[in-house]
Amino acid sequence: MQTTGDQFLVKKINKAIVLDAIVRHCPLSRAQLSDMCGLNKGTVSTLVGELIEEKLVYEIGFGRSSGGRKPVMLMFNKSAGYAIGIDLEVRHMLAVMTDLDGRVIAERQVELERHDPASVLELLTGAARSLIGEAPPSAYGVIGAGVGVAGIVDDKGTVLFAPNLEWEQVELERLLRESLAVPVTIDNEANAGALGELQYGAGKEASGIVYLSVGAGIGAGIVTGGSLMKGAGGFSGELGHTTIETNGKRCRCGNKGCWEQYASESAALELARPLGVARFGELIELAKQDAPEAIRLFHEVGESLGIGIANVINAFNPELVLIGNRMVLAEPWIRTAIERTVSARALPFHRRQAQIRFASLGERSAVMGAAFSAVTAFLSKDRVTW
Amino acid sequence: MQTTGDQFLVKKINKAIVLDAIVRHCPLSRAQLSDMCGLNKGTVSTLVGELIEEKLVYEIGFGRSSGGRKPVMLMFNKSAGYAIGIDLEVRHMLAVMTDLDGRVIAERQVELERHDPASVLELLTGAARSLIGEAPPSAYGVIGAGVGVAGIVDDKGTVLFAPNLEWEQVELERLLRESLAVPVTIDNEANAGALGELQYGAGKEASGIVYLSVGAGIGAGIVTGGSLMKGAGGFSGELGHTTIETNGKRCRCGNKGCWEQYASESAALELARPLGVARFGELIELAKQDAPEAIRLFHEVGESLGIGIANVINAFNPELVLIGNRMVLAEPWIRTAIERTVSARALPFHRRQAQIRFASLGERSAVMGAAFSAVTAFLSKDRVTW
DNA sequence: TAACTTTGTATATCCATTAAACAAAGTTTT
DNA sequence: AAAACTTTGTTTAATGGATATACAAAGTTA
Repeated sequence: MQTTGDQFLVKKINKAIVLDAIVRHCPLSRAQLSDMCGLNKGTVSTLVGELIEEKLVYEIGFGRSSGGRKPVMLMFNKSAGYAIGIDLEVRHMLAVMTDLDGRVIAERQVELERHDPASVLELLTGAARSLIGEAPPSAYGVIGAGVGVAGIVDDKGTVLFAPNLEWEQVELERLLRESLAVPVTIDNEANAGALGELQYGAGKEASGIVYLSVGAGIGAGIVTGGSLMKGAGGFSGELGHTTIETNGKRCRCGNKGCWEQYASESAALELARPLGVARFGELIELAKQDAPEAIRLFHEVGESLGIGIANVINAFNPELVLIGNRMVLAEPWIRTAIERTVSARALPFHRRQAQIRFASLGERSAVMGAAFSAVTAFLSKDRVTW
Repeated sequence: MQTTGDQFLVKKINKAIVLDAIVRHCPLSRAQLSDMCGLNKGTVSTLVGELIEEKLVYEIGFGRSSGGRKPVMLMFNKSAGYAIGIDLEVRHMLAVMTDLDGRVIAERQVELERHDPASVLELLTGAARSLIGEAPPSAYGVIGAGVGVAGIVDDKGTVLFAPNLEWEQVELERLLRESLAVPVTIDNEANAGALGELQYGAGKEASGIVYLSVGAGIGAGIVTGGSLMKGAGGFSGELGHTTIETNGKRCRCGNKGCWEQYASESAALELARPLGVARFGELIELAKQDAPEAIRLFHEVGESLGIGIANVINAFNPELVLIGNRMVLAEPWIRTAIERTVSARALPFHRRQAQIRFASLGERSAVMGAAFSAVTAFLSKDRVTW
């Protein structure tokens, strides 16, 4: 059954429009809002009144007059509550607490030694509780937690399948919601990263992006028109397990020639084995010291990344491709190889439209996106995001 | 500026819900509609009254009583108007006229010898006018035309880039609208095919599909939650120009190892050259006569198709992949090769979720989707599709 | 035949938006 | 400095949707 229209829906819609405008463009006066949103002045007054009542908006005093009565300027109360964001990776998890505007208030990093849901959940709730304990006093307290997981998540927040964590059918949303007693949103790690960069990072000016999470594997989050592209069965599947070499290297997924066999953190480490390097950080260090083997290695990885990025560009025709996750660290040594390869391989029309950039939030893309999801869920409660 | 809420919007929303329910499930009574849509009986009465006034709905008399007053059954007036659908391919175009429920009333096929926009446009308007001339008398006459083009189209109906037609920046929507004097919608051919199959064909039961248009090249249309996935710059780029063999065959796009070099109609013909076969139809004939070379050839093509389909499945995790366009004709000889390859290469989790089928509208997928777009545009005029 | 059901309409109420009037508090012009 | 104009934000009446309720019409069941 669809959402039918009535006066309450109308109010939800308009309130969401007004709040969104304030969040994005504050300080703003009621008169400006009326202009921007196309709503009657009286309507804006009423809605702003309620938002002030709800402590989501406050007045900061008069603005400059432009030939008439001084406007009363309104601000978004970004400290009305705080959000938890968690990025659950294979070897570690990163957790942050942000205000409603995405400023980081506190942060935790936890190493993961075991992967079974129970242990992970314990560490997860531990980190979250500890952050919650640090929340400053506020109108709403901690308004929710968002989690990004390297795996496939359904719309009810169940992790259907997370090969690297060896999880299947884990009802993460329910479990976390019950133990934290706050609303919880779960999403794929790449999707979370895409949201994070779009909202707070390198994609701020873009309307749509393809975010490539290049870590142990490769995942993708695609945002169009401000919202995540949700595919058929949960989407943001595994772009890393896309064949770029029909009879290429065997992948543990069973396929041959998977992209991530050539272009991921793991692929780089594989290439680095003859150098006696076992950790990605060391490889970066070597490159920083201009070690020619490391630099050559990154060129090779960059080229392979470029092949897959050209595929992404041809397939999706995006305006912006963002490379995120650990591979961001290798930017100086892979950037030109990527660009050269993409220019040689992508369709010229598509290539001209697409920019390729690196995630500006570094390792925080996903965690910020997860927190943002929590904020969005909170702000659109009893409000409709149109 | 966003759509703000007011009473008119509410009415639009509810009227669209009611009409949609009637279109989908008629015959229906007002009482059933009230139940199904979650709207008050009085509201439904008012809206149905207006829809009857507008000739989009009519009463067909009493239904069976279930212990009380007999219900008055309502029908969607699928003959209130007619839609034109056009599929603009490289060598020919197909044009149909359908009623509002997608039944084909008349059909035209036109060979294209020249590709310059002016000549094509002349043939196109000619075919459309001739079909319009055949429209039976009706309340609204011909309510619009939809076109599917093998190329990239922006949201204003301009063909940005159509390599096979050698078009760039052709304002097809404006030109056609002006010469036909009906509303015109333009979409990518693969998107149109996806819509057609989803609405009238093999995807009727699915909520989301990936439609692969395998003809001279390979394009994709992706539908989720009933609507087309619109990527950043127009989307439905060129999945066919996705690399599946890093150092594979040179493609005229400049890249190496493009999927469509191995898995399209053209790829099949390339393989068939030693056999002295120059047209796809002949190849099909040979296979029908059990010619072993033709059958072996199709196995090879099927395998290559499977590689790309496994990529699609891994990347999008769809519930249904539909193979459409000319390659449908080869179903008997490529089906098992495709399935074997996909099972070997796709991630098991994703593979289990995905069905692979062939388009059931055959060469009409795109043309039906184009007509459907016109119908949708007509029915949502002054109504909101929620 | 009486009691119950179901359908569809009519009516009063509610409520959100809008337009218009207006008060408050400025700036600009003369 | 006074008058005229501007801008802001509130108030008020009108508009038009949806809803709940009552009710009439037309059935079926006991």
